[in-house]
Amino acid sequence: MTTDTAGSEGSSGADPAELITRNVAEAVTSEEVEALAADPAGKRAYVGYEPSGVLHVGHLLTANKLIDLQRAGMEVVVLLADVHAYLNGKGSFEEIRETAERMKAQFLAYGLDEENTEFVYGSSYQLEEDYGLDLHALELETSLNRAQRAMAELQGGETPRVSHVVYPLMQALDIEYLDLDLAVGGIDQRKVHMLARETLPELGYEARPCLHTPIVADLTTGEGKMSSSAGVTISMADSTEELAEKVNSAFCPPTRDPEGDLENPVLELFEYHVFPRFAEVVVERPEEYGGDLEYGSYEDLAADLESGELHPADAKGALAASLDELIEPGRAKLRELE
RNA sequence: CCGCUCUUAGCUCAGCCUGGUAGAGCAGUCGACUGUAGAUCGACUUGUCCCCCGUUCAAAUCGGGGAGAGCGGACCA
Repeated sequence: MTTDTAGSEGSSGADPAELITRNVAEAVTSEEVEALAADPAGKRAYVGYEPSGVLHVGHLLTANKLIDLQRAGMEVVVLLADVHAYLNGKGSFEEIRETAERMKAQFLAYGLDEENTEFVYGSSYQLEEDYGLDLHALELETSLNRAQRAMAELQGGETPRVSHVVYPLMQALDIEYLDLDLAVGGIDQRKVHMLARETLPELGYEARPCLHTPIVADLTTGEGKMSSSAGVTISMADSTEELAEKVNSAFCPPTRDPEGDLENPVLELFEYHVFPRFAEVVVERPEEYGGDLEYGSYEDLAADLESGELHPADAKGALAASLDELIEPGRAKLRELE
């Protein structure tokens, strides 16, 4: 069905600089990131995650980038942001820690290299005096308006709390306290990272470069960002059947660039999730329609979809199978943890 | 502490004044049509009306109590 490349080479991935910058929505700044890419060995990059019991494609997209960075020789730090989760009303520290451990196990199952990944709990340093005082200094440097623009989106109807504006300030400080060379996040983290780059120097620290991954569009509509709610997103908890059903019902016009602001989520999943992990994708196709097809790159597949050579229904079958293979280890781990 | 407002379908809300066990839009589900999805037609589903007590033949609606949420309460004008 698909050929795993995670261990060895990788079709387009031998070059570290290419690994670091591929499939990225934005590098801030590209000069700084290029400088890093020129000598990636031992450099530290991170993504912060609010603990979640089940990983979904959103998590996996940044995880793919972390895997890229590891293969390029960098050290990876995964922040299990328990204090952030607490600030976001996600429960007691005990509950949060439990979901964080599940999250960690899933990341490892997904393919992060255990040797080169440092999992850090936010609470292990964010409650120290130095951190607290620096946080207050940052609060002093930051207008309420600015912090509000950087804060995470509120859950429907929720009213903003002071905790919500402290949240992004802590994200900024984390970049310093985790001793990083690079901050990674979805493009939705852009404002936070910009805040960090602007304010860290005010405290006498160095601004770090950032890499922002794209965000996959909503599966069923192709609009905006895919919702992370269960039942809508694709997650480690999906069975093979659920996966097939979700992918089959996905919006998929035979083009890379649908009308208006719409995206083609099926192609996006191939581009950001499948091809980065597999050297080849085999599309099984009934003889009636011409028999199986093989693709070694996203470009080839997308081109065939646009030309009509590859029918969306067949593409979906291959996508579901590939995603299933990617998710299987995490799914097994979840079952084991039950 | 005081005052005002809000609480009805998954979501946004209407209905309350002038009691008769509930509606719209969106979402969702299912068919038709396309070898996917969408679009387009066609059909359909959904509710402790925040809780308790009371008035009444009858309460989402009236009265009392309670809970949750939001906003406001210097000065100036």
